[in-house]
Amino acid sequence: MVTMSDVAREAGVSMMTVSNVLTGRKRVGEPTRDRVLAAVESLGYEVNLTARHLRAGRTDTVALIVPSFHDYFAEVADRIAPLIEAGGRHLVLERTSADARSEMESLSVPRLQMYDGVFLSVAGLDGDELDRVPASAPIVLLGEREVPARFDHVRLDNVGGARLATAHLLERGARRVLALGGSVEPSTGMESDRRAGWAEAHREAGLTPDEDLVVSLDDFTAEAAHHAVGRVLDDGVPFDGVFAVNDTAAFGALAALTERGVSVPDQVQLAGFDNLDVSRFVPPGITSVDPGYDVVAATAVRLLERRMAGSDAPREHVTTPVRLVERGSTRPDV
Amino acid sequence: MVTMSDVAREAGVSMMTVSNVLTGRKRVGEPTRDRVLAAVESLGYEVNLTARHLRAGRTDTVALIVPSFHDYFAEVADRIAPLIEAGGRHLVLERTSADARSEMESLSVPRLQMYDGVFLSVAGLDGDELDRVPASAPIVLLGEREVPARFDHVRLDNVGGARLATAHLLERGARRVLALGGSVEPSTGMESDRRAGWAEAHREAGLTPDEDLVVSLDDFTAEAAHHAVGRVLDDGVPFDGVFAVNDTAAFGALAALTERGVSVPDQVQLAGFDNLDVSRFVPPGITSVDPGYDVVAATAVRLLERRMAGSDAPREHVTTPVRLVERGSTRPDV
DNA sequence: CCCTTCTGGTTTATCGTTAATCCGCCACGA
DNA sequence: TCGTGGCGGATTAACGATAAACCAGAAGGG
Repeated sequence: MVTMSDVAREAGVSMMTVSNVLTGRKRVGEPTRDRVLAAVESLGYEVNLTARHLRAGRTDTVALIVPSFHDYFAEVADRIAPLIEAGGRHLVLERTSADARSEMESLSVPRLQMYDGVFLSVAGLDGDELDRVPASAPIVLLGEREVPARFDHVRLDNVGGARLATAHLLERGARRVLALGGSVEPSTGMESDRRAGWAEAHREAGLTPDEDLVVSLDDFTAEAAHHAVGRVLDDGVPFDGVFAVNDTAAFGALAALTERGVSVPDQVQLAGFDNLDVSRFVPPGITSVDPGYDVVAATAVRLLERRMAGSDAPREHVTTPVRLVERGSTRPDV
Repeated sequence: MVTMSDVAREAGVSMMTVSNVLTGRKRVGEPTRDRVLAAVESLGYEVNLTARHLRAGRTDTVALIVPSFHDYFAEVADRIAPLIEAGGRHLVLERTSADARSEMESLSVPRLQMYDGVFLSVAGLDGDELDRVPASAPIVLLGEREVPARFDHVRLDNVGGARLATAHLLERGARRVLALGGSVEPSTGMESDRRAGWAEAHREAGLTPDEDLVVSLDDFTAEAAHHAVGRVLDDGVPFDGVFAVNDTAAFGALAALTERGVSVPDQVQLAGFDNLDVSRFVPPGITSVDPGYDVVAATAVRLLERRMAGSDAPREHVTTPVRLVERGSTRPDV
């Protein structure tokens, strides 16, 4: 491995001069600079980032730690990456693994210290894990659960979004709307907020939400939703609308309905949450709550960059707005 | 920041002893070990990974560098992550950015050196970029294009998969099958291989592939496919089958067909490639080529671990098998 | 009684950078 | 003529850890 001191010797200058030429942090005379660059070229020198990081105390890298690389998180990551790069830093993704041992690894203080800043999606985390995360480092939490006040935090307007979607279903004539994936007992996750929005919409419409229509899911996959909706249909529970807590679950519901010959939106109307790219193209098009990915990303990056710049401004807890995108899975306005 | 030397002083031992206690690399007497651990606890010491990396020459981290965080790549990442963790290392994802400047960043030698090993998806890379990547570091290339022999390389059986899907369409009665996303002129990407498989299937069935049915796409998104298929329909070009080079494009095709009242699979049969999770749930279920994600991941990890272990075995170029998953978008066997 | 071996620990020498200082030189104004 | 102030560059001293060599003392063998 060729080091900076090799280059310095070759160019007949000190290491600091080489460093200054490469980083541009101090002015270096033209002829000297040329000699250094020539030496770099001829030796094929490449800076050792690890050494730079140790000495400089920066890694110029930001991590986004998510429970899965799919769907919602991929969308967010795609939006955050260019913003971070615009700030001269690099974004990497890490996954909080399913298995508990590696989970602690990702969230361990030493690993977090490897980054200038961290976006941490709290979806899969339990309270203990969150408590162990130091608030000293620049960290912005993303996600729906309640978090300690000592963190910056960006979340969607889950209640509002769920209310929008449900109100839309009601307005278009649905009267018995499943809350697919809503949790029955109050929890701290998005499923509870979105269920609350579902209930609110009913009350605002002068209706009483029927708790029997809340269908909980073990995980928010298409498969689980497919299974759950299939069972509701088999049980003969009547319903004419489905609000799925995310689009992936909506796909599962759509499949279950279609398989049994239930027409969407004629017999059952369907709305989801997340507005994934593909939701627009899945016939008949899934009506969905758009989380405003760009706003989420921009807000999160703003908070993190401020923290990385050393600000000790009070922590912010931001709720970003959402909007409803109407598609073929709900009936057109009359 | 509390360092190892603080701990050493507190415990009344040398730094090396602290290091040995924490890494377990050498035996340390019971009472001494206890004193060290107590000091670690009371000071709240956490190892500095950057310093360890500099000294030890390992980062215990592996990177997966992909052009996008979506779909196929998310699936692969989900499979690779646990395998890498089983080897005691960490997986991080990086994206080769759209914009050229940061693209070079991700692939620069210094950044690659940050990792013990790298999986590099070559989908978005041009030849020059690949040439600049050093073959000295442990690198395994993933993806469809031809790559220099100096790299280990894992690719799918694209030709075989496309042939399977197309043969299936022909066998079920389709006679004019669009190659959606196939490139007309031979390129080095997957689109060219998959188009070749499409043509092979025709010849094997005693048919002549009609080049007019090859519909190229600017990018392999649902949106582009939706647009392209819509135009083919508007032009009145007759067809009764679609082989889409990936499932995302298949969704776009399905949307375009459905919007115009063309029934799938009765009037047009449809098959895709990638077998995404959601493909199973998009009515009527997308027939798709399954890339065997587990095999791809296992193979790639095997190659990389061998390389990280220092082996100088000859480079391998592995093509992994695929299989067809039949669903409702093609007609049932008669 | 001396020599080897083992155990548990310390010392020394870096890993490859960069922040902070320092230094010699020339130019310039009073 | 002498201070004053850049400018270009070299020196010094870490950043926080670990590999390798070294060493004191106890134990065991002939």
